[in-house]
Amino acid sequence: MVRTWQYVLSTHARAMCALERELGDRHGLGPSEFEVLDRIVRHDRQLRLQELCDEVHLSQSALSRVVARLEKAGLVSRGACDSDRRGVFVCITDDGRARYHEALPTQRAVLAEVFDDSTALAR
Amino acid sequence: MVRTWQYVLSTHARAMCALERELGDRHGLGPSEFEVLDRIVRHDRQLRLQELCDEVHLSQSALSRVVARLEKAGLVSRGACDSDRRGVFVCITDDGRARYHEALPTQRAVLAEVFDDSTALAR
DNA sequence: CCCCGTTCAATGCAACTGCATTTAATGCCA
DNA sequence: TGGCATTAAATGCAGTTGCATTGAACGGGG
Repeated sequence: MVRTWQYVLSTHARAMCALERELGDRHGLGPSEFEVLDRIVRHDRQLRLQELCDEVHLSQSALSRVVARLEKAGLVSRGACDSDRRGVFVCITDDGRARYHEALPTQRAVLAEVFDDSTALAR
Repeated sequence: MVRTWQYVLSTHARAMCALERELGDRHGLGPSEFEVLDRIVRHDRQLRLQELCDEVHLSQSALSRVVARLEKAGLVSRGACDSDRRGVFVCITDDGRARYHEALPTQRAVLAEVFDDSTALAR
């Protein structure tokens, strides 16, 4: 169990660090921004902020700010929700979708490298 | 691979969150503080800050500050290194050792619960 | 119909992190 | 010995996070 925790910790650290660097330098996205875009793309419909909150590894406040950044960057748009005016819908824009598909191969490459290294270490 | 990454991400998030809460509330330690104490106890000798840096999932600057906090709390002491006066040795104090052994069962309990839940989810 | 407890999202705030830089000490080579 | 590239640790700084709070909207019970 402690062993597994060590694995989670080191994998997380290495992957996060590399993702931050690669996604940031090449696409201007942080890991959180990417994860949020990913969730939205995969749902392929308008999402309530609150639904996103359940799927993303962020607090409600952090998510609120990530979405704010994404909106400022023009990658998503926020819209009021008619049925419940407390709610906020998030839609991905064309730019957002493009940026996401641009970044996806980078993320995959980083993960491939990290998990490759981790199996190499176990050998 | 993406599947594994999801697992790492969610396990890390849940465990970190719970550790922060439990270790913080019950022992006044953050996860980083605990991890550093853990590394020191397990070596059972004076450690150079730099050696710690290789073992802990923190940047050099973050480690420097964690150790500073631990020292302020009286849990470790920093000492100059005779052979290389740039270096700094870190020793755990009796209080530090006591606090660590106090916190260890809490950490184990948290991990047990988290990994229990994660296998439950996989079922 | 009006309250009051609840829920959604945003924001103030303090803490922690990493990057880049600084300061100090080494050690190698001319 | 003097200079210079390198390494250790500390620190300035900006960015992100979570907690707690706020403000707005809902909705059920009296």
